[in-house]
Formats: sequence, C-alpha cells, structure tokens
Amino acid sequence: MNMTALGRISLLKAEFYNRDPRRVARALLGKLLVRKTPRGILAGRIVETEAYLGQGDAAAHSAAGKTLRNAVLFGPPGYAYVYFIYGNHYMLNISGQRKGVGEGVLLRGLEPLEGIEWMQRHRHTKSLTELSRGPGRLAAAMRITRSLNGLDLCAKGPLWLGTAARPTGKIGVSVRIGITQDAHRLLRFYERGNPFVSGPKSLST
DNA sequence: AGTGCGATTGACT
DNA sequence: GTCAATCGCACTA
Repeated sequence: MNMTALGRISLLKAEFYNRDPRRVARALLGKLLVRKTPRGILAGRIVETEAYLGQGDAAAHSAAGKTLRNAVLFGPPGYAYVYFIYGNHYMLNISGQRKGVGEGVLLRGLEPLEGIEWMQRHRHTKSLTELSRGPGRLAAAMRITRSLNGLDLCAKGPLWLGTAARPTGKIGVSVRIGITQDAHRLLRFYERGNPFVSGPKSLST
C-alpha cells in the first residue's frame, strides 16, 4: 500500500459509530486503522473486536457509572478511549452511540499492512504473527498510548479509521476474553481463521 | 493513606 | 500448558 491508496480511502464518520455497539463491532471487521506518526504511516485491517454495552453489561468499564477514567465512553461516538492496564498495556476502544451512554468497542486484533518495520521496532520483535495479535500488542505496534485518549477518530489526525481495504471473510462470534462479569455474552467478533485473531484456537476458527 | 484488582503479555515447564 | 509482573484507578477510612 502507498500514500496514494491511503488517500483514496474514505474516513469513517461519527454516524458509523452511532448505533448499537454490537453492530459497530461487527462492522469494524475488515476496516482500516490508520496511525500517522512523525516517522510515517502505520496501518492495518481490523480482524477482532469486542462490544461493551452501556446498560446491563457488568463487564463494561462504564458499568459503575462515569468517572474521570472512562469519561470518553460517555461522550459522543467515534472518540478514542485508551486506558492502561496490568501495569504494562494500553488498550484502544472507540466510543459508541449517543452522548450520555457509556458504550464502546475494544479493538483486539489487527492485520498489519503498512509500516510493518516500524511496528516491529515498537514491539521489539521481528515476528509478524505476534505483532498486533491481542489488544495490548495492537496498541504497542501502533504506538497508541494515553496521549491519544479522547481523540476524535472522525478526522484525519494522528489516528483514524477508513473503509475496508478488501472484503471481510467469514465472521465468528464468541464470548469476550479475559472478563469475569457477564462472561457468557456473545459480544466478541472476529474474522475466522485470520492469524491476527487473539485467544485460544477454539475461539479463533 | 491504604487496599484490591484488572477488557494482558511473555517467559518458562 | 502455567504463572508472575506491574501500576493506575476506584473505593474505603
């Protein structure tokens, strides 16, 4: 992929994110995540997502109400909610639905397309398959930290999303990974068989 | 001011 | 397959 091709990709607008997060999570599969850094462009295809609901979902960060940390989830749709966890990892979410409702979608897997050498440096590995498989790795590869929390993703700034680079394969659905509350809900979506989908094999094929 | 724990990863058996 | 590391945040006092 080159700059010309990136230029032709159309930006996902707020309306895309302004609906049920389950629909958004599914629709995000195959979409392009683009990161503009001073060093150059990083980009990849989204292959795994999880939806977190605003009401009745105990696993969502918003479940206990609005706080300083999760405030972005309660804001308008299409904004980056980036948080730090386990003392090591950043995770990228996109705020969903209307203002006042704490919903969002977690990005868990990315198929690298552009800037792979930079991603390898960010991840301190030469491996391709481990580059952006899993939410923490995805964020590290794309150099996403808390400094991007609250960023409007519906403008072509340092981070934005674009229309599909190519059609999406078969979509799988499963329970969400790594949560204890509301663990039975089928709110994880992924492209079946894609090597950049995280989790056990039983949840990736 | 102290406590408990988490939407994970990487190293190791 | 198991398991410890690591620290910001929310909550209690």
